[in-house]
Amino acid sequence: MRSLMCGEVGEEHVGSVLTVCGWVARRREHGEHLAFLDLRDHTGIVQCVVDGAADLRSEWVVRVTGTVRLRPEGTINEQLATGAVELGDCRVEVLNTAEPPPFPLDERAADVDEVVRLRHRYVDLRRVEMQRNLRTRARVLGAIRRSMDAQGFVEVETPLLIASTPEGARDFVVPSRQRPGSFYALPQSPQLFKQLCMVGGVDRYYQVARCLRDEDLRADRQFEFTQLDAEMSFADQEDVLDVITAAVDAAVRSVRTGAPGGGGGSALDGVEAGIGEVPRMSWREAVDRFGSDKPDIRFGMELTELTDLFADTGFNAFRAPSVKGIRHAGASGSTSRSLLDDLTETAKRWGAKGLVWMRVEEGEDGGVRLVSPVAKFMSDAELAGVASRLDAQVGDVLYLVADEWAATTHVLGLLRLELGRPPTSEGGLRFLWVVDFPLFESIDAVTGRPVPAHHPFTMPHPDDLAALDGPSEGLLAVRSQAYDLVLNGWELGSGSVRIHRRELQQQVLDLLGIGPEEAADRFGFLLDAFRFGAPPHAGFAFGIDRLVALLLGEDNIREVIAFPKTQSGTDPLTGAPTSVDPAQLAELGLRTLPPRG
RNA sequence: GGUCCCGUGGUGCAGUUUGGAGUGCACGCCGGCCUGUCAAGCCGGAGGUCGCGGGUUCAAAUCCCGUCGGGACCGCCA
Repeated sequence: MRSLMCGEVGEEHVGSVLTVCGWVARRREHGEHLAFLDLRDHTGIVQCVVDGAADLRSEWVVRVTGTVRLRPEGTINEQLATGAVELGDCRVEVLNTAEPPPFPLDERAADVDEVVRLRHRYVDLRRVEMQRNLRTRARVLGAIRRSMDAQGFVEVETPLLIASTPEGARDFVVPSRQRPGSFYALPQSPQLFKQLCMVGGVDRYYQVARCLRDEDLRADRQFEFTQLDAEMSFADQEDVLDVITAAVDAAVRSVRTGAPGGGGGSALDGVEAGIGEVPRMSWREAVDRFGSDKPDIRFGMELTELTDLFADTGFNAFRAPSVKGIRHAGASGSTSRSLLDDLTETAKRWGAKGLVWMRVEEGEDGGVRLVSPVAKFMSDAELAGVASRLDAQVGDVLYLVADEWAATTHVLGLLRLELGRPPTSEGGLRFLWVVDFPLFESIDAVTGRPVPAHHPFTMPHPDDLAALDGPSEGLLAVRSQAYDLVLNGWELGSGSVRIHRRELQQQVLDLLGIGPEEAADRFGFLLDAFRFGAPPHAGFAFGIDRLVALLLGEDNIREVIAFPKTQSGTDPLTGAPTSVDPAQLAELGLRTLPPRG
């Protein structure tokens, strides 16, 4: 039907009679003697010249046969990859007509209401950016699969209809027709199945797995998302980090060396070949310095420790377990009083008791002077200490928070991002392994039991095993062999070494207050499996959507998903979710309640 | 569960602060002209439930209340 793709027509074809197919991107008609037609397919655009009137409209589907020729002098289009040539003496066959597109398909589409794009996603996907994103995603997936294959992993598919377990995120639930009143759950991840694969001697498992979680959506979260899920036997944390680093490296390289028209975004600036050695940081250090367990290390503005300066302060609000500050360099001129008030309100919404701001001005002695509503409550020594620790320069704004360590770091971490975070497409790719996560996140105030930070099968750090037998105050200090991969402040994925011996597993479950009966009820099949020779194993999973989005400089994963849902979980294209026929419900033994409220 | 922002011909916007006739801009669309354009150009035209509902007012796109849709975020996401 066609002899070449539109974007492939070049000077080497001059003189050949070629046939191309595609959509009418634009037409420029000059009366009944001459018309130009820009024909588009996913490879690009080629100009076709018709010696006569061309009765065509935008987005009509046509087949054009013509003779490739060099464009006349002065009419070469440098903007176009095929701009040196054109298809002349064209014969145009209309394969299909089309209504005018509901929004412009050129670069102006970036400004169009996303709902309009999603409602007509099939048109949106014709755009060069969406084609680039889809094809980059496919190339990343291919590179990851090849890397995992080469490292001896075998792809195993696991079920989509599984048993619901109460841990973690809210499950999507599927009613059973054959057993009315019973339900399947869609997997939040293949976690338990991949561990069963380890018991089953698969040795090295991976899967490009769809995962589903019924939680509120965000720019980096959809109900359904795609993960590279992996698990390996007879392996420790180092082995997993090596394997995953290699897979991500392959993904990054595949984008950098991609085909024309499918290249990456400016996020790849500064990445020479691959991702190189990925730095590591302990969870404690990450939270302490950046106020986040997924620090964006593309920029500084680190949290500075000030607690000891205020140990004996007369400023009661600052007599707190943790006082920290950040410095917004040179921002005083662009930071109005009303903005400071807004930031204070925002900080309170984030959970701060308050936010202290200080403008750095020139002092009488030539040094700096901190100007703040609360400066009068602080001693000269305290103010001097703050200025010194934060390296305050005239024109800066300082922000201080005093609270429990977790609250102080949380609020300042969010404020740091709010004030200093570069755009998604700038600052290069800054990967980071965050290691030594705590085993327990907190102690439940009601039950007195520790709450797991990862999941109950996470192996404690070998050096901290003794503390498991100690008092509950010491439990929060127990580290786990869990690790996260972070890229530019996005959590790409996480993993852990798993507990493979029953005694330790039982001890952890006991600590969590999960008795043998409850354990058997919730994941007895896994504990049973561990009775039959479970090898030591460890694994990881990371989000493909997020990785591809960041590689392309997109700040929203919807841009790298062909048919995503809106933030409220609807699909403007199909109308999902919809009601179903009452007969369908009856067959499933279901009846809906009247709407709440 | 919560905070903030947005909603005006097919698309993007201005108009809303300070109420006064659906007023304006660009693109697109329809028709005409046009033999080297490339976001072609020129001329003409059509196209509106100012998201929806209620209230205040002589008068509401504009002010107030509610609601729907969308987005960003907090909580949530072991």
